[in-house]
Amino acid sequence: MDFCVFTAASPRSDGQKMMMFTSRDRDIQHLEEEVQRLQRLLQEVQERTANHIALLQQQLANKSQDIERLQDKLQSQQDYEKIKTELRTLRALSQTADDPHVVSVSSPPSDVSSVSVENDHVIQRELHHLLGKDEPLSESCPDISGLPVENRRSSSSSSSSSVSLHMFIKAENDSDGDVSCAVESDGFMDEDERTVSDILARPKPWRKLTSRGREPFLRMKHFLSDEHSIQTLRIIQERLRGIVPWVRPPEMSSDEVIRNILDQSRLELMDVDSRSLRGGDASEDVIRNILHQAEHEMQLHSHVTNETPRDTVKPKEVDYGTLNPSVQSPTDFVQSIIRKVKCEMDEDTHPSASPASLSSVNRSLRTLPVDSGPRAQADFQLVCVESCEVESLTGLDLQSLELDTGSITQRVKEALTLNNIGQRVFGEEVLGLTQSSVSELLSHPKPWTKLSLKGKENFIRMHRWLQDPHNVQRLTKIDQRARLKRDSQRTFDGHGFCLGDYTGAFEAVKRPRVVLSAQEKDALRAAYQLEPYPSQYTIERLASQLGLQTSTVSNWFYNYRSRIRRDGLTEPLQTRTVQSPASTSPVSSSLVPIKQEPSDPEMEDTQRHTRVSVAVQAVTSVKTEKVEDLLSF
DNA sequence: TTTCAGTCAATAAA
DNA sequence: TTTATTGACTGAAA
Repeated sequence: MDFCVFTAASPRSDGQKMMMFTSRDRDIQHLEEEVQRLQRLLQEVQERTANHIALLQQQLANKSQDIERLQDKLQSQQDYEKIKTELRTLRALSQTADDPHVVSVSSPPSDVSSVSVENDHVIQRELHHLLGKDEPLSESCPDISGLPVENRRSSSSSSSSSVSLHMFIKAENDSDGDVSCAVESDGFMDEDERTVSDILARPKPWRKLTSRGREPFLRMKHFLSDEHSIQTLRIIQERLRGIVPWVRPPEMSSDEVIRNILDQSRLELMDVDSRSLRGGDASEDVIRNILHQAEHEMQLHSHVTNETPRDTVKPKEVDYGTLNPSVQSPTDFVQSIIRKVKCEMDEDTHPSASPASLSSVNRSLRTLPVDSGPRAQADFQLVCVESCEVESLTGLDLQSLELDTGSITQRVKEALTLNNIGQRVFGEEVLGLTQSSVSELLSHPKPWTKLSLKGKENFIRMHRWLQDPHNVQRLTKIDQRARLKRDSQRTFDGHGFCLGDYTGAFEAVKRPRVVLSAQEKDALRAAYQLEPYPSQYTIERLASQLGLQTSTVSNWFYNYRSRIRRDGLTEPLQTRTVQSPASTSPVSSSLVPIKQEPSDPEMEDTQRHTRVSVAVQAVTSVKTEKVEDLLSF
């Protein structure tokens, strides 16, 4: 009916309608085709993604397996390494007979006490074998030689290893005729075992000493008579503090160093999860670090010509693809891992570890759980790792290295300015530091001798960067990429999406930065002139008078002292706050570092007030009165 | 526990 | 936008 009406009302539109229908049919057909095409595309993408995920999972599983194998290998070798360490300790100790002071500085007591009883026999036999002394060690010692061999052994095994060790040392000493071999009734485990501090502070007369008690003095005598001993001791001490770079001792095999590296990688793995959360391929970072450091070790290995006999296990014809730890030495095994991992990874690996990755190594090591046992080992590893980093940075002997920090920063500044490279990019890519830190480094370079190992590392990086012929080219490229990224980000933000709304909420929660007014700074400077190292009381008074937090005041003093030292505005501040008996407040014995004042207390008191009033003249209005009042109490 | 070296983020200055 | 400054923090040493 409607149709009839329609047709009757518009007879000419039939054709048009038909055309419209046809056209729409075509559109629908096109759309259906498009939908089908998109569905196919989607399916392909899904398949590709699934394959990719499977591939990645497979790679991850492979790498996890590799790491597990490494861990198993380490586990199985723990005893072996321990015995080797003990052997080294014993060997060092055995040198006592000829050179006692060397032992006293190179073998920590903890090593001795840690020697296991079970290994004692083996170790001593091994030691005699190493020394070419096959005769029973107790022969020269009547107290022991009176016993049958079995008894001697059981006596040795049943006592603590330090006892048997000590007996051995005594026997060795006795053979030189220096010290009586007799085992006194008070025994080796001297009840009156004295500390170094005790011996030095309260030395007993020679005639009152037992032969055991005389031993430290004999060692000290040897120590003093050797012109190299103090130097040796100094180097060891500095090395323990991490001042002198750690250089692998000749008796440490590549296997042991590699074990350290692997231990470290294991620690890194513990850090993997947290880094995964921050984004990035954490497992790849771990592998890169293992590679970097293992390669470093391999280079060292290839350069070391005087390997110890223990390293006679030469890389044989090893199938590096098998990854079978049971048939390889640790060195070979790690090499095979490296080759395998290298094959799996893309060849885009940066030749040197980035500052960030190095920092992550340090971070992961520094965040180790505090544990009295492995703690020392972790510290040792940290020193090794840091030293290895520095070594790998320079390829030079750092012990004799001295860089001109002023010249380096000058050249870096020129290069950056000339090539329009920002401090930000330079800091992030070369030093692993922020722009502000770079600025500070470049504007106020410390002299090389006043830098810590960590501080030196920055200058070594800069030095190396200056030597790199492609340094500028690489940074310029990175800088351009960063600029492009920022520009595109800005464009994106400009199209309606703004992060500011979200970050603003966070900023509201953040504690505002304290900005000290000029008056407050003047007051603090005046206080500094009077008392560069203020007592807690003075800090509290200053804080309350100025309406600041005590932490702000003490931070200000730390920073001010530090920056004064840095800028060399004054002589180094050597005097510290001392409690003056005549005063209720602590008074510095040298109030103004620039000028040496008379030491007469009365004069000093008067002059202090004079100086304060002069100093606080710069401090205006109410603040002045407050500070003056404060400083003159 | 205090101090210091090194560092960062926020901010000021160029 | 880049660079310099500064208050605060961390880890290590004394």
